[in-house]
Amino acid sequence: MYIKPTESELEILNYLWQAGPSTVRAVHDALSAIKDVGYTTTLKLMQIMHDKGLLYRTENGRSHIYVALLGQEETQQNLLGKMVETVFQGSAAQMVMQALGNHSTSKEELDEIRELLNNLENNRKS
Amino acid sequence: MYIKPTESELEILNYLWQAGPSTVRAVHDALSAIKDVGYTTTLKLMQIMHDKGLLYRTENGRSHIYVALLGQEETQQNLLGKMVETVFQGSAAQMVMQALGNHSTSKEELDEIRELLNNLENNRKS
DNA sequence: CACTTCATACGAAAAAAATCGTACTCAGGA
DNA sequence: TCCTGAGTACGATTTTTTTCGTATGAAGTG
Repeated sequence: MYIKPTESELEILNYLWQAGPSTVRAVHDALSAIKDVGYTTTLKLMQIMHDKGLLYRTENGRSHIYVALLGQEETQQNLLGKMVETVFQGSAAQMVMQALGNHSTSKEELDEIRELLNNLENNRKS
Repeated sequence: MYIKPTESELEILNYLWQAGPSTVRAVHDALSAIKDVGYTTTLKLMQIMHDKGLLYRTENGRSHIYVALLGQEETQQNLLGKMVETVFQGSAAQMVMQALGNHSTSKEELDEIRELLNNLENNRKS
């Protein structure tokens, strides 16, 4: 059974996905730049995530180095799937159209999406 | 400032959006079909939502009729925007591609999306 | 009129998340 | 050796969300 990370956990995961294996200090410094939070709060959260099996950690002298055990894409997929179900009644297309219609997306990105559409449709035919 | 509905609140909103103005009883019957929950729980939630200004209600004999005050699209937009930010680092295109890549979408839906893409790109040119 | 049914109100408990204070340890200077 | 800085551990509190028990009242029915 998949474990849904909480909001705070997701912030930590995002950092770890981007930065790779990191100490609590590094994670905390990054988080506290955008959010008012104490060091021990971050520490505790990461300990909890470790207990839950969301993070792996290894000793490094007196401190620990943490690594995300959930893949970014896998997690995105899970969260997205849940949102499609609960917010868009299962229609991914509905969601896609809302996303495209209301966010600014560059021509390059639109082209990329068009390409993906073509591939999907080709696969469907064969 | 926008109020993010909780998971449970969203379930209730979904029903109200779909069914229109409803009693607690109606909402509860629908929810309890998919979820094990007591009547007073649903009642309390809807009272809280009323306090928060998420629902409007009007007397109808001994009971109340509730109406969602948040629009469905507006709410979808908010939740989607939040997800794009927190899960996809602000890239709607990234999200769209994950959504299309991993959910089964019908040819009709794909065509609809393609159409939307064309419109977006045309608007961009002009 | 008494009784059952079906509403609401509301306090409070339980569960889940987030936050932080304090204690303790170890390493490295002064 | 003694202090200081930087780290972990962990209990406890606070906040948010969910859940439900109990009280109360109004209809309707026999």
